Amino acid sequence: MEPATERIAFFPMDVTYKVVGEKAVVYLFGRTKDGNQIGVVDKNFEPYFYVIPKKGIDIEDKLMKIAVDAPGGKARVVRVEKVKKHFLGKDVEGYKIITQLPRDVPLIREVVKDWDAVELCAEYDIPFWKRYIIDKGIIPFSLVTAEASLSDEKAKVPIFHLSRVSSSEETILEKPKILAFDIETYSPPGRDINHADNAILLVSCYGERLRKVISWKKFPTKTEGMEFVRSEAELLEKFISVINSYKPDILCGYFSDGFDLPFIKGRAEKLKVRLNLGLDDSEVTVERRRLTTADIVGINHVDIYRFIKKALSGTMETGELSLDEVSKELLGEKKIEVDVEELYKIWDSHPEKLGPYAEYNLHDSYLTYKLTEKLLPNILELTRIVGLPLPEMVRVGFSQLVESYILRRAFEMGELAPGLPHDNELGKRNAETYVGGFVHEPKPGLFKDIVVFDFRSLYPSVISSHNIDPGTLCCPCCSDKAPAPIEGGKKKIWFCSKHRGFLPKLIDEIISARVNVLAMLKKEKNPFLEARSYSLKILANAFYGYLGFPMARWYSHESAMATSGYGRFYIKRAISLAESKNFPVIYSDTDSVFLTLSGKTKKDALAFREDINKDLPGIMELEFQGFYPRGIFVSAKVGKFGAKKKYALIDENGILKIRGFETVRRNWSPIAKRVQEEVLGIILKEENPKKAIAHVRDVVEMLRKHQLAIPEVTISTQLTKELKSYENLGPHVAIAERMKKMGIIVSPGAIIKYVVTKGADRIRDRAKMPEEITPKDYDPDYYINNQILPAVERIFEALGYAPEAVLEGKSQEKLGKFFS
DNA sequence: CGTGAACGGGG
DNA sequence: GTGTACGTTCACG
Repeated sequence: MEPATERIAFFPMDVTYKVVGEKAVVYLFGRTKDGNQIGVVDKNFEPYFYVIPKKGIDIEDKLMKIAVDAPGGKARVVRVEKVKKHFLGKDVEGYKIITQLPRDVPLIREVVKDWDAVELCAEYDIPFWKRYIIDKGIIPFSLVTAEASLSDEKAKVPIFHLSRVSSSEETILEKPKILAFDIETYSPPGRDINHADNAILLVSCYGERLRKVISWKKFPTKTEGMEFVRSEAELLEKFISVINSYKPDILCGYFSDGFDLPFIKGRAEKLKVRLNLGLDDSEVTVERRRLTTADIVGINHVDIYRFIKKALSGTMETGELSLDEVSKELLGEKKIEVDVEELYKIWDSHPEKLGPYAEYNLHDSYLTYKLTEKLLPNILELTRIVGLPLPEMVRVGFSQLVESYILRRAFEMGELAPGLPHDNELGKRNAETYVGGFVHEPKPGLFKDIVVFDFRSLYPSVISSHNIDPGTLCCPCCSDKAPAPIEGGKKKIWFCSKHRGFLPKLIDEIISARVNVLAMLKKEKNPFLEARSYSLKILANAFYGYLGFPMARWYSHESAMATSGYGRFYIKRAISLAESKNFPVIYSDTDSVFLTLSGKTKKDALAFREDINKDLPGIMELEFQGFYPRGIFVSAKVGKFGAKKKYALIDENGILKIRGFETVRRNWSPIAKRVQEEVLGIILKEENPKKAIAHVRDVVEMLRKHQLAIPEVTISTQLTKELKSYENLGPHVAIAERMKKMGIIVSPGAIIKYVVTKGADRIRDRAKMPEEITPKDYDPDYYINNQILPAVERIFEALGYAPEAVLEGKSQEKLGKFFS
């Protein structure tokens, strides 16, 4: 009986493939317009790549005869089709080589690439699932109408066999079902939080209409959705069934690629529980590359921390991207305060006190849910533009976002994609450097009435207005053109004036799409439109970095060099114009100018901006970024690339904007970090450097009198490898060795805490565990010279308070002079 | 100036 | 798996 074909409108969310018999079969999972989860199978998509022979040579017969030995059968060419394409500004003719299996593509290309008659092989290195969604025009979360018939294939969801994709639309699934989750684990100190030794104690889930906390020990609690089970294995099974019955489109966690999901997977393996969350009944797959990832077939696992780090960390005030800090800034809510380091003890000895931990666990899921919900427009709009599935889109770098966009447009426009660089090519690219953005180093000091302007789309507008592209580079038809302004460039570089480059075309499209979105936004305020505008902006801005990124397919050293060259040209012109109008420029980096009013008004500054914009070509524009009553600029250490951004500003609402001071991390003592923040606050909010110095002096005094608590002076450093393999024995290594001798287990990953005590020996001999000392034991001199002073000295130096002697040697006498 | 070690998020 | 992939910063030699 022939199954009835029907039209199905659905939102595809995940694509994968399996080799069944002799064929690759593509699976799409998604949700129908009516809200049901389904799978759609396409058995009719064939793997292929392109071969371009040298002009006029026919190699069709030779291609058809290729047979390469491979495990499971020979790799053969199924069919060859003649094609006409474009490649880096040229029209080319060649062949589309269709193979039996995806794995045959690289095998056959390996044979063909060395033939004398072959000019070029292309698109042999595009993953099969990506090839499928590009060729079919399928965008994750965008509505697709397909003709398909219900199959009898067994899975958690009905599986349809697809006969054709008939259309794809702009409509996106704006309200996917989101489920957030979080785990609490048994984590004694002295070892890494690892799933080999430590159990999951609690797991929570939070959805629009779901609250669930599961524990395998009982305790009194009023936590909503609390459920007790008898064992950790049961906890995992319950977790699986919660997800199976909730049927989320998006399963999100905070750092869940790096922690929660791999941990759950590790425990499931140990406890012999099948973590079969996949809609095809497959288990969660954890891949341990440099960065761990966890994926579920048919469900979008989104580590929202990754997205925040990638897309928002640049614009956020907080330097720390912990769930607590991020929630405070984006949601105005914070984590529940419990001492999570004590959890393992309470679990062992006082389970009746676990109630607050259950609340804490659920609240973390709640915050993760809220963050994901809030950022959903940004995630979906970026996905809509670049066409990558959510989990992928969230974790890849900007270069991959750009490349995904370019690949889709290349397919539509008949452009062949250059291959990924191989070994020696990559080495060559890595060695190619060029001058980056122009930096006008700040004169250290405190400044008033700072106005900041920037070229928001400096690089995209440069690429567009100068037609910068690997295919327009040094064309023979325009060799008499004025060269691009490249400082120290050995050879003359120019770009074609007659033919529009492929990448500038794409940039123009993105810019004009954004202009349209901004026009729509003027009529109606809408978070999705705002997110689309932002996505288009960051995508356009990423093209320049992409051109200079060694792994990029459209890598072009000359194009990247020319782009930054024109950028320097325009920013320098803006700086000299500002100076000629008597606005002292105190700092500039790449696309921004910080100037001071020096007696003039904000209106004058805005008028100056108009003057600049009158002289800029095309779409280039200088924008007003902000006004800051006060700001401090600190000289950065002489690094490899000169001065780095290190400044703090305060806006008219009294909000601090601190940049470049986040070097004080967990391997510094809390007191150093605190003093640095307080000093910046006093200087900028109260404009009172003397008070800031007095504050430092107070802290120094407290240190000398041993009035600070041990946690304030505790330094935490992670043990990253086996003790034996350390060549340089830092203080944390010395402590770890002593812990080992005392019978405490220490393993790689452990956070070692120590306090530096008095004595004349090396620091590592004076490092003690916090538990074995009292406040009178710590060494005030160490904390003054190696912690407090380095954290604040450049701030005071900027204010003219640090005498030369303090920076030279940090001996006690010289210090004494400085602080009294 | 190049290299190795550490951090980040999570408990 | 149509295999390759963190990005940055600091101390040290």
